[in-house]
Order: sequence, then C-alpha cells, then structure tokens
Amino acid sequence: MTDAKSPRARAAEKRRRLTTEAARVLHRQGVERTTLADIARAADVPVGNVYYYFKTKDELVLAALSEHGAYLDELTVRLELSEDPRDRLKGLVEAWIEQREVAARHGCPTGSLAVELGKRSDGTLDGEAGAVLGRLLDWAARQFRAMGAPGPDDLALTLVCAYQGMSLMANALRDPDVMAREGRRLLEWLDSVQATGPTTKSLSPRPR
Amino acid sequence: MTDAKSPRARAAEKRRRLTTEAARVLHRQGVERTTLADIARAADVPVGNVYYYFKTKDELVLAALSEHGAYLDELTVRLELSEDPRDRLKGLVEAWIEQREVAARHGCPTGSLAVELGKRSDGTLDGEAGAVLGRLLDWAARQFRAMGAPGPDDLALTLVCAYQGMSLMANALRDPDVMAREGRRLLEWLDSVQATGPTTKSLSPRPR
DNA sequence: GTCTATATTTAGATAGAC
DNA sequence: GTCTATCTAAATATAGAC
Repeated sequence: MTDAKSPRARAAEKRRRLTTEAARVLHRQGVERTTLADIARAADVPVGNVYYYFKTKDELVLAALSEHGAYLDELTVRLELSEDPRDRLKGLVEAWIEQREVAARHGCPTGSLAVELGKRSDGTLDGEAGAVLGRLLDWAARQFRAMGAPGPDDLALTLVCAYQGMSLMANALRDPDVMAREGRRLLEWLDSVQATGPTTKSLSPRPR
Repeated sequence: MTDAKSPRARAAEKRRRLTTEAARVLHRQGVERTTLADIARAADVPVGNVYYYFKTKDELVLAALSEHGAYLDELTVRLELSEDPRDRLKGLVEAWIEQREVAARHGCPTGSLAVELGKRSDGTLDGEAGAVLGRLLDWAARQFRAMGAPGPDDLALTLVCAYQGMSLMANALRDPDVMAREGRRLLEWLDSVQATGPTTKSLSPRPR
C-alpha cells in the first residue's frame, strides 16, 4: 500500500541496518571498544542520527544481542526439519564447525557478549546474554529428551559448554582447527549417546 | 643487608601490590571498564604515581596476565607432588570445582582476558593470553602422554576447552553449580581414559 | 525525520613541585 | 622517589537548525 520509498519504510530500513551492523561490529570489536561512530559508519548513518533510533548505546547492544538470538532461533527451526533429534544435534555441531573461521577470529558472538556484560558492576543488561544461551540450552535438552537419553539437561549443558569452550580456545589460539577437532569429537560423542543412556557411564552424569 | 624499610624494598613492595591488585580488579571488571584510578585505589597508591612503576595501562594488563600465569604454574607444580599423572589431572579439575564461586562471578581470569584482548583491532597484547592457555595445554598433554593415552594433545585440548566452556557458562548463567556438574563429569571422564585408549571411541579423537 | 555542531564527562598520560 | 595538578583526546549524548 505504501509507496516504494515511503518515509516509514526508509526509517524502518535504517533501523534494520543499524541493528545488523551493530551485531557485526560488536562481535568483531567488543562492546567497550566499539563507538557509536563505528556502528553509524558501518550502517552508513550519520552519528547524531543514531539517537533517533536508539536512545542509548546499551539499546544498540541489546538489539545486537536479539539479532544473534534470532539467528540462533532461525538455525534451530531449520534443524527441526530433520525428524531424528540426534540428527538435529549433529546438524548444530556441523554448523559450528562450518563457522570455524569466524569463531577463530572473533569467538562466539553471544559468548563474547556474556563475558563483557558480566564485567559490569552496575546491573546493566545483566543476564541478557545468559538468557540467549539459556534458550539454546533448552532447545538442546528437548532434543536429548526426545532421544530418550537420561539426564537431558546435563547432556545439553555439556554440549553448550563444549561449544563455548572450543570457540574461546579457537579464538585465543587463533586456530580454526580447534573447532574442527573438538567438533569431530562432539559428533562422535552424540553418536555414542544411547536412548538407555550413553555407552559408558563416563560421558553422562548420573541421573539424580 | 638493607634496612627494614629501605626505599628499594618499599618500591618493590608497591610494584608487587600494584601487580596483585591489577590482577584482581581486571578479573572482576575487565580491561576496558577498569581505570588506572581503580587499580591505584585498590593498591593504595596515588594515581599519578602508578606511571612511575608502569609506563602504560597495557603494561599493567601484561603484569596481571603474568600473575595469573604464575598462579597456574604454582598450581601445576603442586599437583606434580602426585606420582600418578591421572591424579594430577583430577587434582586440576578439583581445583576448578573449588573455585566455582569465583568462576560464576567473574569467569576464568585468563579466558576473560583472552576474549577482551582478542577484540582489539591493533595488535596490542595479541596472543598473550593464548600463550598462557597454551602452557596449560602443554602441561595437560604431558600428563596424558605419561598415562600412555593415545592422542594426548587432543585430550588436553578437550580438557582445557571444557574448563573454559564451563567457566563461561557458569558466569553467563551466574550459577556455580554449572562448575560442579561439569567438573564431576570431567572427573568421571578422566577415570575412563585408558592407557590403551579411552573405554569408548567416542571420547577421544582417533589417533592420526 | 535528518543531520550538524557542540556540550559534558571521563580517562590516559605528563609536567614539574617537593 | 613521591605526588598534585593538569593537559589532551575521545566518546556519549543533546540542542536545535533544516
């Protein structure tokens, strides 16, 4: 109904651009080392204009976090095309391995944000990154539960911890191969998890 | 030979205090959110005076990193009192579990630093945190090798990744229990690693 | 709605008195 | 060696013209 370039549409598009670029730049440079000018430049929007769309820098950070969360939701929804929950989980790990170059350069977007936001002494944006990781944790637990695996919550925790750990280490060592090696191990581990419990007691925590 | 409070001794002591407090405060607040004033106050040294001991803020960051590295060296040396390399590794994991409250509040000191320093676009202090983690990786690999376990380097990588992952997640979720649950799993996993290889193929990567 | 100019604040770093 | 006072730079945020 609105014309091709109505003011509303153009404004919405700018907001969109600012959000996407905020997600990208904050991932690369971190929250504290990124200035509003950096994001504005990347989104091709004048600095002062940013405040028309986002009242504070933190609102941009939150928008970036939502963006990463949305990407994750999109990915998990796509994985649900598989019938087998084990294949879904393996697809998740394969996606991580594919992202190995980015992970080695900048780490996991959400994990990095969690570290940075955790350092704040004021409560600002406290737990926001944790909430996104919590959603991933829940999704993984649902898959393990669907598999009939015992202790699905603990299995999910192990999986997501492994991802955060390999991302951090790949980034710290600047070595994408860390993602490949640990990713392969996770795939084999997923194969070993049985409906009646994993093949060895060592891999899954005791059901309580 | 020098008197109880010689200028030299007092100066050395101040430098010491600045280093320890830098390590503590940077762990709590992160590099970017910590001002020199914060560290100076914690060490009970006037702000301007800091520059007599450290020419730049980065020199303080490096000193803090060395401090964390020294703590790690100290720990591994103490663990070597055990004859059995498996017990040494289990002792390491137990130490991680004991630190669960601190980990939940501020994450792993070295891991956090690695994340923050990795966000710098200039090459400043690039790879410094990775080097400390590399030392831990080497030590763990030596223990696995002494056990006669196949693929000791990969096993070490898995162990350190697990630690970084559980620290990050415990911090993100503000939940020390993450450290306890994952720590228990790691202890059981270490028990399952055999001299001829782990009990199942799923836990250790194929020897190449 | 868009953008420029600028106010405000804060932090890293230095000069120089003691 | 120690410390105060201050310079300089940069970044968030705002005021107000268009």
